[in-house]
Amino acid sequence: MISEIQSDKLSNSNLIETQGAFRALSDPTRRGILMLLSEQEMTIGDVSEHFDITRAAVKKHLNILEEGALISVHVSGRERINRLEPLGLKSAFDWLNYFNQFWDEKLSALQQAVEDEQNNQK
Amino acid sequence: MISEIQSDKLSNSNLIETQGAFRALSDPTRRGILMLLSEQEMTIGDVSEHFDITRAAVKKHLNILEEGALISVHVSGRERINRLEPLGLKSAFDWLNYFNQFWDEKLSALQQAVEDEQNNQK
DNA sequence: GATTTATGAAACCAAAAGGTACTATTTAAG
DNA sequence: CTTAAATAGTACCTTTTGGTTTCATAAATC
Repeated sequence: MISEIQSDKLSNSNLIETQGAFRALSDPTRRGILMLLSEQEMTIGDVSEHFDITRAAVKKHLNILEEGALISVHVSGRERINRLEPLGLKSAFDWLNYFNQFWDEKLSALQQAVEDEQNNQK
Repeated sequence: MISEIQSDKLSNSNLIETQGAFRALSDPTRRGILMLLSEQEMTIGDVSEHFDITRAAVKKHLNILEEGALISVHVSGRERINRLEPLGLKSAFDWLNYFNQFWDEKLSALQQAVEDEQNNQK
């Protein structure tokens, strides 16, 4: 059994496993949880206080985030500390980054259009 | 009714509307369609040939991609040309980009760990 | 040791997702 | 003008999703 850290060091297989990440990212509550955890790691109870749903529902979201490797869970006594795993997010980021060439083109075109318009008004 | 291009020029409200984009991105078939369309715009029929599902199913995926503003559809006679809209993807990219500070930290830490390991083996 | 406290887990539910098959409509083409 | 092609749209089905409630466990605390 290879550790998570080790496999991240040794391979770039994270590019393959985008599905878990994108699946987890599709829900607004889960994206909210990620924002929360980016500021501070938290127990399930802590996270739950920020949302208007039951702890059980929050727990399910945390499970999905963990499956997508976007967070890790660390046992401490009877508590579970949920911690952001930014490298999991990176796999989704990298996938999207492929398209950056296309929006760059588009943005330059829009930029040009604005300039042309300004010139016409002079 | 303000045109899409115009509203993109006038405001950055695209940062608000990430849900449609992330929702659309959560399905692997839809991500495949986006990859396809990044190479070339296509009719529904063209897209369908690349997947092992019915045209009706592909159409549903295209609808969701359009709702998320990740593609646009242009009528040409009896055909519908589906075109990638990279700026829609950018909203999701920008959201993820917030976390890049965190994975940068993590990657530097990993980098350091590798170097330390190499030094130990000398 | 008894009692909170923090979670885990299962059963259940309604709504959404991802498919299919079938019908209707519009546009090209012979 | 008839026919074939490209697509839209609807009805229907099964699985997944996001939520709840309830019960069980394990660890602090009095």
